[in-house]
Amino acid sequence: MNSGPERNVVPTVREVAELAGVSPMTVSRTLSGGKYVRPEVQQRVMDAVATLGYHRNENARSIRPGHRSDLIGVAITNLANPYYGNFALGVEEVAAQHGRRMLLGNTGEQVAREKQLVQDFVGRQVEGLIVVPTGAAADHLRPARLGDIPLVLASRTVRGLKADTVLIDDISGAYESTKRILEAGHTRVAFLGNVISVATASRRYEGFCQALSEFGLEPDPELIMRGQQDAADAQKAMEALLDLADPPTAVFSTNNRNTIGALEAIGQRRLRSAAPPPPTLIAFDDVELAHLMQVPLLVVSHDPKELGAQAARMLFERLDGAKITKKPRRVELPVVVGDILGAPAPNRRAAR
Amino acid sequence: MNSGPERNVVPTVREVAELAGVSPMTVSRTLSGGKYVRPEVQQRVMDAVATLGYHRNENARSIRPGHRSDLIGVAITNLANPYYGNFALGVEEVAAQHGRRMLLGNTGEQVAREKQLVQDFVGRQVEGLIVVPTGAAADHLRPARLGDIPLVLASRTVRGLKADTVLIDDISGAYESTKRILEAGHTRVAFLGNVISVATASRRYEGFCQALSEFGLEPDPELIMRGQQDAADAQKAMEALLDLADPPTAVFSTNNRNTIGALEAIGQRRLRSAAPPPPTLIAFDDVELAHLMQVPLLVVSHDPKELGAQAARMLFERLDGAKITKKPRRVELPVVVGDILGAPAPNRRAAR
DNA sequence: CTGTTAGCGCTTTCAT
DNA sequence: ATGAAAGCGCTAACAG
Repeated sequence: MNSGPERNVVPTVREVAELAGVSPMTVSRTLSGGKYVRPEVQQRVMDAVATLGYHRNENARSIRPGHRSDLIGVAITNLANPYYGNFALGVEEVAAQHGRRMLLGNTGEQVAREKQLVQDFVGRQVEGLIVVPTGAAADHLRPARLGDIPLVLASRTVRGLKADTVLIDDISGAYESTKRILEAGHTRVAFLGNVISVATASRRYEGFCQALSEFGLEPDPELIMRGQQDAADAQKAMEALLDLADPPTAVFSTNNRNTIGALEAIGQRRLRSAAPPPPTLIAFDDVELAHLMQVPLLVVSHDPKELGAQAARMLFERLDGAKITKKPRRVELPVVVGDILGAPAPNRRAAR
Repeated sequence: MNSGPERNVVPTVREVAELAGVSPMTVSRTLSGGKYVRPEVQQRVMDAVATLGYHRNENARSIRPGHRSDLIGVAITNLANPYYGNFALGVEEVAAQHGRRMLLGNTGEQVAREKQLVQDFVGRQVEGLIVVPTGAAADHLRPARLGDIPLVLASRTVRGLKADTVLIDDISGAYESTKRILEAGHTRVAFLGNVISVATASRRYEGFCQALSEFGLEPDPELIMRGQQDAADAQKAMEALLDLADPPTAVFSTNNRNTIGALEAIGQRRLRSAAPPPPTLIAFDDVELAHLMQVPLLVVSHDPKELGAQAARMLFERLDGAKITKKPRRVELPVVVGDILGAPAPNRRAAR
């Protein structure tokens, strides 16, 4: 059956050259645009390329001096979260505009995995790195360890690490939204947060507390639930809140996983029996369908895809752009605090 | 400030060797496990590696004969869709288990982009490819064009292309769920589909029609909406259905984008005014929160992450496993047809 | 226009 | 246990 030539081996320029009756150099030139190669010869070469199914070996190419790898390495924490899917898409699109490909790794919030990925990326000669850091450990991200490859941190910071960083405006987003809720008369506002080591968590908590204190309130330990890693955790936390003797009239949800869990808890109860009116939800991050759940809602939104795009842009400014400060830059993307939708007046209590 | 040694250039084995006072070979050996290298010498080498911030160049390594690139190429259609985020995660995890990294590209349903990505991947010496094909064009996926690199198609087929394929059981999922709806007494069942060129669309439509015909029904052109690419399209289509003089009592939604759009349409009307009871939704694919929307729902679910994992497993069977048939294999993952939740009895009409 | 030479960073021989 | 040589696939630089 296999009447063709032996094709066990991947063809190289040599094979192509031989078949086209030229030297490897002519093949190389043809493949790089064909300058200084006679059109008819180019045709012969292209034919040979086609019949052999030749692809030029980018890895071999990339070891030549002055040659770019056209690769960037991206490490995110959880691809299953649509937030990071959108983030990755933002990165990918900007990378594509700059002619780069993306090596993507999922850390699952594990520092060890992050370290492994980053080291591998560097070994593969990526031109730059975009990392959503998992935690406090910073050693493997130090410039020296990275061979001075540009690094952009996204969404979170790492203590003690100086690097280009894109954040979203967590603090004022949390502050403004909480303030708005307090202005509406709420006094018992709960907090659903994720693990504390994650920088966004503390920043959002900070904004939350800041608003509270402005209204002469202190965070009530009973109402502060932290450490939820996924929607299931969040659902349990929310159920605990709903079961309190004096449940909160509003709940601040740090991220989309907590929002899903909270809505799940509220929704389940409503399906099972006539439930009391749900608390107002301050939802950091957009969640599809949340606004239709007939739960009073204040969304603090931003576009994760834009976050990724911005991180990529900062990276390519260093890679392709004119010389810029060596100094690490920091961008905080604005968030949009929406209106409180579908909210009944809270049970007003003396605000003090 | 910069008192250290000149570090403009990325260090190579040579630099490390020099600093450690050994030959490049000894460095190489040390880095590959240290067999036949005296422990103390190994230590000197590792120290040099650390001070120079050396990373071995995987690309240079990979051009040596017999060496694997440890890379796979993955092209998906839409990273912003959580479905494909989960899919990619499934691939990534299995790839990681097999010590491989993932080059990920987003095609945005554009064949040209898919072609570009695949060719680039091949040039980068990926060991295998996983593609969610965008459409009918198959040329760039032919084995010859791929240099015989193993290819696994996921989620969709390509006409005229023989390759390992993982699908989900679209036809019987659509058939079984539609049948269940018809058994419940519905006779006006609408269809929300995506673009026809996408293989899943036709397969699900096929199962849908099969069930209809078994009940002596024909698809009513008025109720068949196809070509919705995103949730916004789907919302418009659903609104048109709700505005019909004789609206459907049930709606089959092909995928999560259509489901979101449909729920959006239903939910918006409900928020604006007292709306008539919504149609029952047959939702292919899971959607977070959908089950809490108080819309009668029949979910046809499967795990996209498992789809990705399965595709990756099929790939690595060819890469790492014992020899297996050259013949393309095809796996159809089962779907789970749930119960009809929260459904009132439909307005019964004579089924004929 | 085309070919020859040399060398990118690494590692598999083959010595020592 | 270590090193020297040679070559992987490719392409600048230098002939012609």
